[in-house]
Amino acid sequence: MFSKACKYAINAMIYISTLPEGNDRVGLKEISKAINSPEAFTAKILQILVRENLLSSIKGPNGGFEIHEEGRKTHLYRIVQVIDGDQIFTGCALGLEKCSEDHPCAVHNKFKAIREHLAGMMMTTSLEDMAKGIQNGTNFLKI
Amino acid sequence: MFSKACKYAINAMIYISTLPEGNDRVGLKEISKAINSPEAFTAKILQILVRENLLSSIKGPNGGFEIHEEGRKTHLYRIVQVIDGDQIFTGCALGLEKCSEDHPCAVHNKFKAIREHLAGMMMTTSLEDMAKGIQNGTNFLKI
DNA sequence: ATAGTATCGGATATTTTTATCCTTTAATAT
DNA sequence: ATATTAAAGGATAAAAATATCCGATACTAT
Repeated sequence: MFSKACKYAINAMIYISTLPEGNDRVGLKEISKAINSPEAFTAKILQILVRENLLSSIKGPNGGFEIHEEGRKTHLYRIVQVIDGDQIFTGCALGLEKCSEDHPCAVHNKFKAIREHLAGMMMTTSLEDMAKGIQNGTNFLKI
Repeated sequence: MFSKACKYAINAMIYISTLPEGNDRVGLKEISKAINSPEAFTAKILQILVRENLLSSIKGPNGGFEIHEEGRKTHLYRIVQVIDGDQIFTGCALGLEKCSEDHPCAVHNKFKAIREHLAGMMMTTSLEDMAKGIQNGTNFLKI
C-alpha cells in the first residue's frame, strides 16, 4: 500500500504531534526510537517533510523537529502525497498508462469506490486526530 | 497497491479468460503483447501461476497457456495472494509487526473498513466477470 | 529418429527502494 | 572565539523488485 518511507513519515509526524505544543521540539534519535525506524533513513524522510513545510526543524543544541498549530491539522493524504506521490489515489490499479472513464482498465469501476474511500479517509484524518489515540493509550506507533 | 508482477498477472489471466474455452491456448508472446508487458518477466510470473494451479501450460509446438472451466471462476483475491502475498489484505498499513485489535496502529480502525472493502471486492470478482468487459470492448488490458 | 517449437528454470543484469556513513552547515553554550 | 550539538546533504552500500539471457526440458510434426 504505502512505502516504508511513507509509513515512517506518518508515524513520525503523529509522534511529534503527540508532544505538547510549545514544548514539542524533539530530536531524530527520540523520534526513531519512538516509532522503531532506522535513524539515518528516517532523517532523510524528515528532511523531505521539512522542505515541504509539513514540519519545521532547528539545528544545534536543543535543536530538533517540531510541528505547531496549523501543522497539526495536516491530513494524512498530504503526507502520502509528499512521500509516495499520489499514484495510490489517482493511478490505475492495473498499471495502464491512460486509464480513465473513457478507457478503463478491467477493474476501473470496482476500484473507483475503493480509491475514493481511501482518499476520503486520508483527506479527513489529521495528525491531531491520530495523536489523541496515541496519547490516551488506545493506539500505538511501534511493535 | 499491487506490484508490477501482480498487475501483469491479473491482466494476463483476464486476457486468457477472454479466449473461447476449448480454443484458448495462447503463447507467451501473444499474451505479453496483449497486455503490454515485458515478455521474459511475464514468463516468470506465468510460471508461478502454473505452479499454483491457477493456469495450465503445454510445452512444444502449439503449446501455450490455458484456463478451463473452473479456472475462470478464480477470484482476483487469489491471484494477488499468490503473487504479492496477502500483506495488502491483512498487514498493517503503518508497518507495525503486531498490529491487532488489542494493539492497533494509529490508523487501524480507519483502515479496517478499507481493507475489508478491498478484500470483499477482490473475493467476489472473478476472471470471467472481468473477461466480459474486455470482450465487449468496455474495458481494456493495455495503454 | 530428428528437427523445431514453446515453456521451464537457473543465472545474471538493471533499477528502485531502503539503509548507512561522513562531511558540512547552523545554532547554542561556555 | 571556541567547542559542542543536531540537522542537512552528498556519497555509498545493501536489499528487493523488475527485467533479460540462455541452456534444459517436453512436446509436435515430419
